[in-house]
Amino acid sequence: MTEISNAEFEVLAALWQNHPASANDIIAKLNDSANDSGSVDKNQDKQWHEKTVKTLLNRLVKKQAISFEKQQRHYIYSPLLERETYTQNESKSLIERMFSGKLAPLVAGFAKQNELNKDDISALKSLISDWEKNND
Amino acid sequence: MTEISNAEFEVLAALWQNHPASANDIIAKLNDSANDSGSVDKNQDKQWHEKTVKTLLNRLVKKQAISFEKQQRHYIYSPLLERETYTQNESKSLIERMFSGKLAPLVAGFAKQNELNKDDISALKSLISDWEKNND
DNA sequence: CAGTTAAGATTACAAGTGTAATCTTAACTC
DNA sequence: GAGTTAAGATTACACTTGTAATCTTAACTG
Repeated sequence: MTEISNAEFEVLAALWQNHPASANDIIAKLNDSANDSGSVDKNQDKQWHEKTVKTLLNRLVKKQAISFEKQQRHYIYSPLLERETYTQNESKSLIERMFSGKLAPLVAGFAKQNELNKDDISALKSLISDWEKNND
Repeated sequence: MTEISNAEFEVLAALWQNHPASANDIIAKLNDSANDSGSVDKNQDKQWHEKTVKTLLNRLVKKQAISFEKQQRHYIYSPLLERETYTQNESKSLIERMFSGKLAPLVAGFAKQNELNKDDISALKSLISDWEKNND
């Protein structure tokens, strides 16, 4: 319901990648530089401080984005907010705000900046043909 | 360079719609409810307070997103940051963060939520064929 | 010209954020 | 069992943000 901040999102994303997870699991995942796709470190592997992550976990719990279960002395966290729900909402919101709710202009922007490659085009075509299969 | 906040973005968007413009023009534009597309007021025509808008204009100037020229007693503002540049960066950033930089999953999300209609599909097809015309 | 406006500048202030350090306390260690 | 850890809770603190109110001062008004 409440907004998820950028830093909180990073933590949540780590949890989405592997859950349930302990705080330490999450910290490890966040600090694991062998994580990024290209590894050409565009976020030159920032180090997350344990205290910082704990704080963010706390805030995420308060925001009801994640839950935890007591396991001995420590907690095991799980996402409450699903990734797909979240990304979908964020996408819609951005497209609403930036492009009057229209998807095409966003895609057009990518095309214009030469951000589309053959694979993207294939993927889009495939999505379109699926759509047409279901809506005729 | 610095981040543009949500409220600042609204003001900047108003300026993009018509510029150069005085603070009053911008305030008027923001408070003009005959503005929204559907008019079914999803942001039930929020009223912007003059002081609030002025503050935001100030912040946008400091962030070098807009500039102004003194005209008699008041200022005439113009965007420095172009809309396309901004929306493009925001789009890229969101897709980077939410979808590992891939555009298709975002589109797939829309498809899945039945957010795509015939027009969207046509627009996408058209973009694809343009792309193919330029990249073969 | 003197008083009133009104534009922008400055100040305000609570809530949210990024980033931790300190505090409590239950759980392991010897 | 007593001391030490270490997990989470609480506190901190500067910066940003949303939302204005107050302050200054140049410009219109009579």
